[in-house]
Amino acid sequence: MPRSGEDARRRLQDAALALFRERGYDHTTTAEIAAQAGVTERTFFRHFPDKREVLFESQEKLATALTQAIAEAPQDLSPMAVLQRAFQQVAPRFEANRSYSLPRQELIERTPILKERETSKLGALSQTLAVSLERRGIDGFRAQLAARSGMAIFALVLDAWFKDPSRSLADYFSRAFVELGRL
Amino acid sequence: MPRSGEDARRRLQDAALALFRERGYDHTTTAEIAAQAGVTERTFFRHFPDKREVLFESQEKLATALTQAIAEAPQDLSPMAVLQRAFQQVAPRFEANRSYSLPRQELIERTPILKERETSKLGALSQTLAVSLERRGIDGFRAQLAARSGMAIFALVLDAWFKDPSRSLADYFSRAFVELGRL
DNA sequence: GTCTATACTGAGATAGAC
DNA sequence: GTCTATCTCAGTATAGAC
Repeated sequence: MPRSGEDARRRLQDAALALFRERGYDHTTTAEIAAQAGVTERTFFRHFPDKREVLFESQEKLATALTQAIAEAPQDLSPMAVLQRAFQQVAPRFEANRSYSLPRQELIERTPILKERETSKLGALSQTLAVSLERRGIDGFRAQLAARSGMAIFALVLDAWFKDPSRSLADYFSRAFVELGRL
Repeated sequence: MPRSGEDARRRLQDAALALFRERGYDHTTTAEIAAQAGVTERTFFRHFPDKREVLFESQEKLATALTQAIAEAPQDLSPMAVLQRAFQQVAPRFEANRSYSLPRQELIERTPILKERETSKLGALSQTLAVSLERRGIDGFRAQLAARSGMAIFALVLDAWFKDPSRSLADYFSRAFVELGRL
């Protein structure tokens, strides 16, 4: 059994998703997850501050990628155009990982306490986006408004794409931004 | 000690807010809240499914009011105009209760786990608004998009108004909807 | 790695309103 | 009598302290 922290971390994440899907989130104990991953319960809490967090590492990476994409966008783009560009840039992450992200999303949708954590993470993410937009010289209120509306689109588009992947994410994003302009 | 459930419920809510503000959310136990309200801990959990929920009854009422306002709006209004109208109609609730809602909001802002619950409640609320808009014949995707962007404005405006109440909520709402149009 | 506080649950008994 | 709010008791799991 390797003692590399990263390895144990991934085993914990895999075990958690598998067990949650099998028995449901609240009928799975952290002890069971740890056992299946070959570590002690204490190790679970060393890697993740609470039981839910084991499913949300991908969102941290997403935040980093989006922040970078916004910082690198051409200066003459409008706030919404910057966001649209950033979203398009991270879209491949989802399309490449549908076999992981879809079951994960299904689990989250049917588990209120996980849904709550996800919504909260998306809220924090929109806060991060707002800060990134402000760094480009956009005034605070507009940055917040753009970031929050942008995240609304982001969540909505992913949701639609999970349900019907026959259209590409890029396509969904384009249409959604056009729709928002019309409203 | 009266047996009316409503009375105990209100005592629990009052005790909870008072104690949370005094000692902080996580240094207050459900047993202490129950004791201060003159009931047992078990009774706390009969009224509220978890410790956080004791602070969120007002949001349920808000959802009802908004739903009704949307249903009653004139048929020729655009989705965003319907939302703007509904928000303006519920604004007085906040302005009349600033002495309650401001300390509550401050507590929520400085307590991550409460912030998480609030964000999640607002997400659920936007879902409710989307359904209300669909009932007016607006197509699903546009209804969702309008509802989420609308909630973004709602949260952002309330936040700004809590920080600076020198302008009216009506004023904040008008300006925010105009700003969104420009983005 | 061990120990403990506390959030939360379940089941059965009691008390008051009707 | 029914119904509902509450209490009592016993327990489990998470998370944090040591």
